[in-house]
Amino acid sequence: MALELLDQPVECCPPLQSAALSDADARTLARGFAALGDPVRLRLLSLLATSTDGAVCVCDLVGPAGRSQPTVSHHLRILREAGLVTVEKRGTNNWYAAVPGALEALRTVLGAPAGVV
Amino acid sequence: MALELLDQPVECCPPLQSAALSDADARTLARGFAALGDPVRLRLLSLLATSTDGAVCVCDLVGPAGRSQPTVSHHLRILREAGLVTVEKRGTNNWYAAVPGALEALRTVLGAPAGVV
DNA sequence: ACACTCCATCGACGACTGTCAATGATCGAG
DNA sequence: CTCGATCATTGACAGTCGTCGATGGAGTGT
Repeated sequence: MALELLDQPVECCPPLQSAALSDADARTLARGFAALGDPVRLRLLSLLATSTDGAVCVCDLVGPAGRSQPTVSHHLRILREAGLVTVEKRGTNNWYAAVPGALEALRTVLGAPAGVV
Repeated sequence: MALELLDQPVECCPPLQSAALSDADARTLARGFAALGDPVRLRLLSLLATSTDGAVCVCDLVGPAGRSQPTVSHHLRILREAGLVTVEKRGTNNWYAAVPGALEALRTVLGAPAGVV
């Protein structure tokens, strides 16, 4: 496993158009984008982001994801390690929620927020 | 190879928070984000986006990328097939340029552009 | 015609990824 | 305490990815 369990959310780096990326920044950002580079994980993140109360338990994700429970758990782990989601234990269930700041950070890297040169 | 050479840029899909992703949308978006999920490709894209005249020839990318010429060519191909960059032949050289619209499309998926509900 | 530069493709190899069945750990209910 | 439910972890396997050396094709200059 190449993952060293860094829980820092992706909120490190300058926008892509402003300057050449450092090696460290490129690696951190790549991990974030790689976490989005799978259809199942995008679906999971979409389910979390669109949930009314902001959090969904795993048992309600397995069905829509169309994958086995261990596979869903695996994808959630990757999203968690990329800082894109958080987990909270409530009794027997684990409730996952999207981290808005992390998505916004990645969005910032992809371009200027508005009319910046 | 799982790539079927679709040259359509990534400009297909609704923002992540607005609705659950369809399977097709998730696959297309995942390909776009996966193209960003590698440090070398992020670096290449950064070099293209920060170039003054908007385009860079491959010979000027190999050095900063820190990889062999075939490897750089391979990564540029992936970026091209994801619709994130374009290539133009000028004499012996191939000049690559970032596609601003593609980056903006992915940025839109990551969140509402402004004051959208 | 010839040599040289630039770049894409091929072939190969190790490493990583996505997937599932099986197992283990934790918690609530009875 | 025991049973059942929820979820993470393990082990295994096929497939994909990142990388490089070698090769090939196209264009330029002499």
